[in-house]
Amino acid sequence: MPIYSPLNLAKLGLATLSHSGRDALASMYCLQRFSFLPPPFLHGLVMHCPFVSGPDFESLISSLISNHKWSQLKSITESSNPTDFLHQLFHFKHFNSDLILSYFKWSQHAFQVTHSIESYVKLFILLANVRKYPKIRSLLHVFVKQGESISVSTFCHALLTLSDNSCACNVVFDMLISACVDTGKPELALECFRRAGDYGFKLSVVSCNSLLSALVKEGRIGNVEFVYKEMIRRKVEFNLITFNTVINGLCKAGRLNKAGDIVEDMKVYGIMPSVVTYNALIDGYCKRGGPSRMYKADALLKEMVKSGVFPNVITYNILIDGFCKDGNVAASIRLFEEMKVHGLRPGVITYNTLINGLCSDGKIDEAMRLRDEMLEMGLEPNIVTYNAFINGFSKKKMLKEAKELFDDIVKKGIAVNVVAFNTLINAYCKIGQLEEALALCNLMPEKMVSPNVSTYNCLIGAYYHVGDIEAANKILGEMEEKGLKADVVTYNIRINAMCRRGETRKAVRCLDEMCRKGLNPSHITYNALVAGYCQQGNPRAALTVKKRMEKEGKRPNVVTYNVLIKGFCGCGKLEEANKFLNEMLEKGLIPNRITYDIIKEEMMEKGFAPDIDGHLYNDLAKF
DNA sequence: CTAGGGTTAG
Repeated sequence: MPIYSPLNLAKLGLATLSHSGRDALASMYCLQRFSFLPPPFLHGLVMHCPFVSGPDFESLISSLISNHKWSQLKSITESSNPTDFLHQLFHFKHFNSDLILSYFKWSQHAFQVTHSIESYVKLFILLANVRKYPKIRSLLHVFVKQGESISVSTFCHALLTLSDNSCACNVVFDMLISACVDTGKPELALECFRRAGDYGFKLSVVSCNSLLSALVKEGRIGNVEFVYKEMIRRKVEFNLITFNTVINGLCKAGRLNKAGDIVEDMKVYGIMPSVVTYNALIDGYCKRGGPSRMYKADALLKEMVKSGVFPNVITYNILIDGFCKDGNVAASIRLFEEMKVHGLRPGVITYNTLINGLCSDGKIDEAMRLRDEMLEMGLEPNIVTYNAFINGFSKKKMLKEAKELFDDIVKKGIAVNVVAFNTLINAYCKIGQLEEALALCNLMPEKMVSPNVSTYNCLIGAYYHVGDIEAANKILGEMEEKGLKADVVTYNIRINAMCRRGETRKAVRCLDEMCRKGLNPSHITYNALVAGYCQQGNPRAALTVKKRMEKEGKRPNVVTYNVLIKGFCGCGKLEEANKFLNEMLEKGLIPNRITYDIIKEEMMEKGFAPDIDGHLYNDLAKF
């Protein structure tokens, strides 16, 4: 093709410059198809002829974009800004959405610009009209992920003003919610959900479900209930997953009765509970079902079978774990055998759960037998399995064995995780071998493991324990410098240490501080303060703490009462002590060994036979 | 949409 020799090109270039812009561009269009055009040449050309629109120009741009001739396109657009150019593209008559999307992405990257929400929305609508949903999804993902502070109302407004196709608007906005959830911004997703109501966008059950699921994960049960109620009000379609998610959220929050109500709701809608529904309920009862939790969990198992829903491996895993944590490993083993009889094959999680239960119960030999069994079944022990054993050894103060196992894992090339480290670090801290604990901390970076809040909590607790308050505070500061936020346990440790030192005022300020930070004080937090005041011989002040915990919706537990009873006994106020003993019984709390010891000691001291209150004594004597 | 490991209190 002799006419495209470099010499001819140059001649043509000079010639075209003297022609009208339009002709020149047409020539360029011919040329660039052969990829010959040197960018500086094009740039010079464009500088000399102000833009003209029209089919030729459109074709040129279209061709450049579709063939990814970015450097040449850059030459052209350098004289106008990418945002204006994008707007020009939107007005092209026969320009397809793919080309605009292509330019959109390239220009953001090449010019380091972020297009406006309106531009995004224009593109989304364009894509929605030709049903290119996956493309919208991935672009929305980028949009949400990179957007620092996205104005949802601007987005809504743009959607309504730029499109009269309500279907497209609904789809785009629905996908926006999913994108927010997928990029870990549930707060934003929730705002979108609210706005969708204001602007009348119809949402799909899929995006609402994923929003619900994200809110459950964050433990925001109030928001879960809001979304659920709104879905009913707005007549969003429901499905089984919607109900299961809400039920699971309520169970996780300990709202078991409410969860039961939702089960009735779903039946009304003609949706029957599935194995997932029952599993969520059973898990809820196992973990937060009060004193008779395992009885209720077991009743649910029977109920599901009766209504024709068959338990699966997960159901058994939940129950086995529940019984283990309830201190009833024997029941767990019975279930383990039962599941095999029903043709369900225990998996790695099943074995790990049982092994952990046995190890926590000090039955390491039995746990070892199970490990052998899992190997026979072709199941590979993983880091969780090993951690259960490390924990078992640590609990038995067999730190040598624990450390040997740890080293073995490392040697085997299995990646040790932060839990393995924490288990061992905690064990060393507990027996006062701080140097060993610190040595492990120093090993963490080498194994590519970062300490977490729990790691620091172990160390902070250990330093308080040996009375090195300065070191504890130093490491607390170090933790916060690393961006790790103190959690409830951190505060419990601090508050407890303060109370033990008699600094109860300071401890209360610490409690206020954790509340300000949005942390929910636990029973342990309040109990530490109750104990602190009692130890100071000031059970009256301890009562104000009890009132505060009740106001916050935390019911005093056995520990709270034990501490109070001991406090009142300690300053000779036996009647008050007895009042609280009766109060705890009225509330259905079962006194434990410690309650019994406190009262017995007190009575003996006073020279009474410890059966003044015969009924109570009989109750206590059972322990 | 449901299941497993470590940390706090008397």
